[in-house]
Amino acid sequence: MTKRKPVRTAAAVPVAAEREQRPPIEAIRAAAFQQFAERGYPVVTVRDIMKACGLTQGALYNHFKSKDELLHDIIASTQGELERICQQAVAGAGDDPRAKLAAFVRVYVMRHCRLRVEALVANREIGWLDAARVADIRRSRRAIRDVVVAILRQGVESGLFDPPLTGGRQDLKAIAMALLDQWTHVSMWYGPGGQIAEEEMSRLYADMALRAVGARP
Amino acid sequence: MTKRKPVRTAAAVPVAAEREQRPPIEAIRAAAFQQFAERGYPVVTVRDIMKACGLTQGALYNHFKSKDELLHDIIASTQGELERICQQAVAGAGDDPRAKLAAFVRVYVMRHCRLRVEALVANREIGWLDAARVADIRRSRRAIRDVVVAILRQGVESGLFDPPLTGGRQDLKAIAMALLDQWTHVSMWYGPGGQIAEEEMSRLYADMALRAVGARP
DNA sequence: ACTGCCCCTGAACGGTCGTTCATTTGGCAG
DNA sequence: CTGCCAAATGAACGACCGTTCAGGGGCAGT
Repeated sequence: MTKRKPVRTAAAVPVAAEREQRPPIEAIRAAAFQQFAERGYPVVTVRDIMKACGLTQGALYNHFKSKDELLHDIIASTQGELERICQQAVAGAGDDPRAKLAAFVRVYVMRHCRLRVEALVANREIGWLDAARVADIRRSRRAIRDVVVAILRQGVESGLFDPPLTGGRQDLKAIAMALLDQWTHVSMWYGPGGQIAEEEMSRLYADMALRAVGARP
Repeated sequence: MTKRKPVRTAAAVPVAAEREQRPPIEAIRAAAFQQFAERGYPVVTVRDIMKACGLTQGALYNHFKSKDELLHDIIASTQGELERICQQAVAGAGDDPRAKLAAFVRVYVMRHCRLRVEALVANREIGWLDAARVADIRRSRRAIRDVVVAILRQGVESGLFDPPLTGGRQDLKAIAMALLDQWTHVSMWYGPGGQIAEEEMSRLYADMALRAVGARP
């Protein structure tokens, strides 16, 4: 076989009602999100994206400099928003590190359930960006991880958390990474058709996190 | 720019000593693992893989029917081996569900640290396989998940585990998924250059898991 | 020395890719 | 009704893709 095999059958048919309501640049962003999430950046062609919003290939370049810039645009906006709401959730949760952690998990997991598609793209497709752009995204991720580390540290210092030891000492960074992996990848298997609602999902994850770090009741 | 931008600079230079010691089919497998892990299946070309082991494009088809089959071959062997050692670890851990869970986590995390590259490819690149092949892999994953679910169920029924509730009842499948996500994705950020040894890593994760499911001490 | 077989080579094929660009379109200010 | 310009078109370009295939050693068995 010499023809390139489509990973899934085809691009979605453009929905006329959707096409005409919002400005084309928004339609492009939405279509790109959908397609990148479903089939992955490298195999989604510019032609696919534009067909999905009822335009032709060339029109992309009236709005974005390149396919690369389009990807960075949608990832960066998602990531920036995530960082913002995480910090906001912690700031508005009082002083108790248990409440802070619970608030963080609630917001983080809820978002990764509700905006499954966006989360999926932002977490899976960074690698295709060039070095400068990828560094930008990774900085934001580190910032989010450090928020978790700060909560853990406060919990340990106040005696409210008693996390497991690693080689005789506490490695809060590793624990934060392990927890974040867990929360992030809900977006890989959670489906709106699933049995569990988003609220219950985020409560389950918050429960597990508080137990994992040995929070006092 | 009309030239396709390489995601990372180039294929590795073939190491002569490595090339001549093992049969070519093994060299191809190894090179494919490395390249798929570093740059991703769709952007790694057949020419890249073969150049990395000192051959030319056409020689691939003396050993594999297609690029697809090559990917499935290396993923399936990794996945099969994982399923095997997981079941073996549980079988050899006695009757206590706490010991079973600990043994499972130890083997699973250790493998994902030690064979980072293989785990990365097996977990990230399945989507490129055709439907029949991907179903095969997913079956194996479900089997592994069900091993975890069975351990949890035994723990609950014997009163040794007290996992968090979800909407009033226990959703052991969701808990198993959450834990497996955590263990699987060590391979995404654990580096041999890291401060933590593999053994301590797997102990940390086992600790967190036992706490998360509310294991009695 | 010859045959048959396995493996490799490298040109070639049909296709798709991201991007460019001359041209056309369509809506609105004057 | 006219002129204008941002936005869309679709053919074209050069590059590279996975795969095929005719040809060419090298080596085992006879």
